[in-house]
Amino acid sequence: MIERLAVEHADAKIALTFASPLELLVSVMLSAQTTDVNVNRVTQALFVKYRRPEDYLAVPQEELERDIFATGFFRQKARSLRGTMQMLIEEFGGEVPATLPELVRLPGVARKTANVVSSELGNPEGIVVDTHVRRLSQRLGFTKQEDPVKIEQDLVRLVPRPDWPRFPHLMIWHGRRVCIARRPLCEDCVVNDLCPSSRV
DNA sequence: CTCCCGATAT
DNA sequence: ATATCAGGAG
Repeated sequence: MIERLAVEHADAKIALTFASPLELLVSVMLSAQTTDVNVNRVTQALFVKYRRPEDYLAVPQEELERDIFATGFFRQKARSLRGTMQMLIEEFGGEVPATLPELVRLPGVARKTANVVSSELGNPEGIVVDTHVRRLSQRLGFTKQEDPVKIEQDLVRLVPRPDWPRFPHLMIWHGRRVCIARRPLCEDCVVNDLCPSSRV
């Protein structure tokens, strides 16, 4: 199952554009409920203006809100970014921590974002469960749960640990291209013979 | 559970 | 018009 999807989506990887752990963290925080294309469009200019944690605190919050406006939820995200930068400076020496327990303490960072960041920083402690991983895991019969934490518990039992980092990427790419939320293209799916939800 | 919220596809 | 997009906080 995983190998078939790996062949189908050989280029599956994170689609956010970033050049440092800090840019990675910001990109993932901004990506909540919006597309990575939309995030990349905003961060292209954002990362020229905001290079260090201090830069996010040096401007009025309204200015940061305007700079991230197009990603939606801009007030909450601006507040979370400022709180996170404050904590990075005060408790983490201005660096982005790489472990789940540390990342989850940052405002605006819960388990999903923490899993993405720690995984990309080479320290995968769990499996990323986002909207695509959740939908495909349910359709493919990997889980019957609704809660992302319970879904992750089912997945860590099913997915071999070496596959933890790439598994979400495969689910996400397959979810975007084939197993689309509104209209799944079951006739074009390479695992439709194994899928309980297949319409083919 | 509700609220936060813009961009895009259908 | 409405569903969906690499969610999180109160």
